[in-house]
Amino acid sequence: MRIATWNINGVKARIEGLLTWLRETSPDAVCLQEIKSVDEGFPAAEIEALGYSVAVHGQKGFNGVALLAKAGLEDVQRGLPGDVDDVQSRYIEAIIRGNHSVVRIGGLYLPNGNPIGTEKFDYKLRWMRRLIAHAQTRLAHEEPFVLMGDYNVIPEALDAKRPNAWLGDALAQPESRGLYAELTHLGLTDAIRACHPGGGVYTFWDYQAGSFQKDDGIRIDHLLLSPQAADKLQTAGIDRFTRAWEKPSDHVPAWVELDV
DNA sequence: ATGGCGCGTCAAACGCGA
Repeated sequence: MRIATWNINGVKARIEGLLTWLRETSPDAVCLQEIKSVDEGFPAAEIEALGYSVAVHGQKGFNGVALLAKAGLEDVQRGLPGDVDDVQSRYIEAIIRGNHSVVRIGGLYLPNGNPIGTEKFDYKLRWMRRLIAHAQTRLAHEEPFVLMGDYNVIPEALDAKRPNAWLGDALAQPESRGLYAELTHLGLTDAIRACHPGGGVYTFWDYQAGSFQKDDGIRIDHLLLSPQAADKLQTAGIDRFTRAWEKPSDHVPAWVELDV
């Protein structure tokens, strides 16, 4: 089973590319981030026509996440627990069925946090602490669980072409990296790292300054696997080719293959 | 060396992203 995550940067602006990618790579389940759409504006019909069930957690103008799955979505939950006053749509979760077991998938759009030293950075750190608490409750179930999305964290220097250029950025702050490490240290496996330990694998290239042409990228989209999911890990990768398309997202899909 | 974009909102710039 192939499970993918993609920050689409506006689902309505990107619908043709999304449909092409779904047809070409045929993922079993997908989490989309930054759909920038309310629920009613999400182009569900075109995606359902390809055989997917759709669950949306949208918001006007910004943010927004969605799940797509061929085998259906059960027990859909919207929003990250831990703060009833948080109105930003950044988390959605559901259960999907594999051939011989079920998998819970959580899709997230973690706050960017720039500029540092502001309320935006504080919000990022608070959100990460809530994510850690939620991951702990999910890991206690000892079931296959994939926690994926745009984490907006560059975990280590090898995850950037020019690591020093990001040292003042919220994506590479010691607090951001420390909380990401705290999350993985709960027992989650970074699937892309596990399959490509040498680095140089990026998921984001800025629209500006010819970043993609220079391969001036960073790896900030991650798929973290519970031990029960990691046991089933076959391979993981990046669909870099989508970044060369017309009107691309600035992120590319990342995916895992699990024998479930 | 430097700077170089794009989406949604809303109908001109602006907020936001990374």
